[in-house]
Amino acid sequence: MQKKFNTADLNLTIEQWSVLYHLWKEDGISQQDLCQATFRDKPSMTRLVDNLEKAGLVKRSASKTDRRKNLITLTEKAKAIQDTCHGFASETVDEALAGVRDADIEVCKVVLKQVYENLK
Amino acid sequence: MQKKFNTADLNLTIEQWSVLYHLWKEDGISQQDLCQATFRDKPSMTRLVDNLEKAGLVKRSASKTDRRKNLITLTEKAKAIQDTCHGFASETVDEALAGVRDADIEVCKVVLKQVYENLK
DNA sequence: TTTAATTGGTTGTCAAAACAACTATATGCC
DNA sequence: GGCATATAGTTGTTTTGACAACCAATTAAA
Repeated sequence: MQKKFNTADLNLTIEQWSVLYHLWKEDGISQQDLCQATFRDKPSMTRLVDNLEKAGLVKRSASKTDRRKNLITLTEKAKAIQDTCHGFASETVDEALAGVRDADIEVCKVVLKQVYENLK
Repeated sequence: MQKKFNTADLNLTIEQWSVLYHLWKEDGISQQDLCQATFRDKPSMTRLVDNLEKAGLVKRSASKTDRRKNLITLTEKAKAIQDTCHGFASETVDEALAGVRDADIEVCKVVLKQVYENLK
């Protein structure tokens, strides 16, 4: 997927995409929310948002109800690349799972979820 | 596993461990060999070996048959922690796979291998 | 209500990954 | 032998992750 991004001159890292992915589902959420959604700690999110902001893809704005919070909102530039990115994502999934039986994918998901729980 | 290393004051990263892991199997191999074994590129290995050398766990020495090559050899310090590390590794695997059926683990491995091949 | 604990976010440091550019040695070919 | 190419390793830059320490705002408790 990173290679697809690079080839298309999207100038977007997978990590940045993973943040945009959640904002495309729900815009204007806090950094903390994004931490939970993407399984990252707060410092990592601060820097990811820093870089996304530098790239002109998101904007930070203070929450009116809780002055500690930054609400992260998508710019037009970010909205413009949503469909392209979604396309690359589903292409990649298709390529990755070619020739794998659905039932086996399900088993795999269950196993990995269990491992995640076991180590949490 | 990283947490186990930290708790035991081993001062070892998982990445460094992954290099030692292969050296414990076969000592005195080149950085290139380690690249292949650990799926890393050359610059990553240069720095991993740098840090392992700083930590007094490996030593670089010039190959006599090919002056381009560094042969990486384990120090006594590294040999001394082999059993401890192996213990932590198998403990971690046991914890991770608790309650997962063997057959499902096998399916999972096959699926992931296929995905790896598909994306290679 | 004033202090204590929690939550949201930032900064600093170190280790690592990806990628490009580079040097030095080896090897293949004419 | 001499040149092109391949191989082994290093250095530089950028982005990220883990962790500790910190500040500010909010909430809970005495």
